[in-house]
Amino acid sequence: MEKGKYHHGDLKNALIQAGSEILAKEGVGSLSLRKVAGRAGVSHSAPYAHFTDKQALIAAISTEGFRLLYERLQATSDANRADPARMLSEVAYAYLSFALDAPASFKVMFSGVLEQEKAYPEFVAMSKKNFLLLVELVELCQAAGLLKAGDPGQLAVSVWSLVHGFTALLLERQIPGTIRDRAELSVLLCQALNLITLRDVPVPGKS
Amino acid sequence: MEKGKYHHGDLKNALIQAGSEILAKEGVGSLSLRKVAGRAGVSHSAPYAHFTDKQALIAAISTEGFRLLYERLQATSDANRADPARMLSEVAYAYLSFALDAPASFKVMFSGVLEQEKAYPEFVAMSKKNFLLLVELVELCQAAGLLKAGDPGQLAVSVWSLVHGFTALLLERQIPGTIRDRAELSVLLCQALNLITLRDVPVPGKS
DNA sequence: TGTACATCAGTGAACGCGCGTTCACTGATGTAC
DNA sequence: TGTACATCAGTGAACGCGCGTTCACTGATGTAC
Repeated sequence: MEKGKYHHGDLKNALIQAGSEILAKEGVGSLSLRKVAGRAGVSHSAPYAHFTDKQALIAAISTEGFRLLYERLQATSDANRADPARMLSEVAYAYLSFALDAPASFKVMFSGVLEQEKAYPEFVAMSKKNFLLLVELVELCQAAGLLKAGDPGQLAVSVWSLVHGFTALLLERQIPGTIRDRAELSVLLCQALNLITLRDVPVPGKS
Repeated sequence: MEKGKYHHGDLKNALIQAGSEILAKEGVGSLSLRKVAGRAGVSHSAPYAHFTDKQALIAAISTEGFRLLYERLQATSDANRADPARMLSEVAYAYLSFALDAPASFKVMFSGVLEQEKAYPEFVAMSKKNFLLLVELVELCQAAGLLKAGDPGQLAVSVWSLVHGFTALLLERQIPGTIRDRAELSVLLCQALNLITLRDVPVPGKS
């Protein structure tokens, strides 16, 4: 961990961290093995002691992205257990916020940069974990009469599609009209959510 | 147009076409200026007579993608003028089909490959044209009592988010569970649509 | 109709670059005795 | 405690590659007279 050491101690995680930082500061186009190694302060061939190739490193960086997303969604969902309607809108807003805060990470996770994701079990597991959180959320909303009855998994796909689509289109600047700030955004997101809920949902982002 | 000519005649369009073919056959990762030129049968510097740089060529290829998408959506929407419910589901399915038929084109259009899209007025115009078609569709559905009243532009954003999100997640293989064929897919899409419509919509893809 | 010439749309060599990956190596660490 | 040695996690030179872009050039075309 200390500087100046020949052996790094935790290079694997340092590389994942460095990758996320490069994404945040320079974008997806700059995510190369050599830059990641450089940012972690090691030679450009050092990563091969921990990852078989570039794809494996990208898989790890994406997995970390899903882990961070899960943390956010989980925290948001836990904080709103008492009120399913608020829980739904806040979790949706947390998803959107994650994408706005770390757009390049979001793109790596969802824009096919990782090619053979099925080959990386940890990636699959972490992405599934997020989906299961959503399914659980949907079940709670169903029990509260906020979402109509039916297969929760299937309903979760629909809810996710709505929120993900809104987020993706927004990131790609495909949504027409001017959006001044996040408050306005949360209203728009809310209006979309209200299309699929049986009762209106509170505008998120107050806390 | 004929082979063997020193002057190509319509190289600009040939390059756009070649670009789309490369996307179809080799994917986004293989879309380079040199490959596009090669496929069009000209030297790698010939494109510079027609495009200022690689981004401009990508802008043109993306614009062509939006034109093709528009053609599909327009044809589908025209063919179902009589029945707004069918029109909605068929247009949504046409959108999904476009993405499945030309996934790499879809990705170029929607995954931030083009960086300064505002700098390409034709791209912006063609993408707007698609959105306006959707707004018109929403208005028809509202008039038919299929969608609730309200600002059609805003409602269009929500509908688009739902369909786009479903499509994007599907392309990224993020939707859990096995989907055997397109028939099954159209049912899933339909169930998502039924969440936001006031009456159920027919399963698309029969014609 | 024939010729001179400007214009245009190509060619192909060359540039510098950053990339992923390999490989022989070496410095640091920990364990056996 | 001290030494020998295996193991591990790094280094840095080298590889070949494809890329975007520039530039001096040249072949083809069309127009003026």
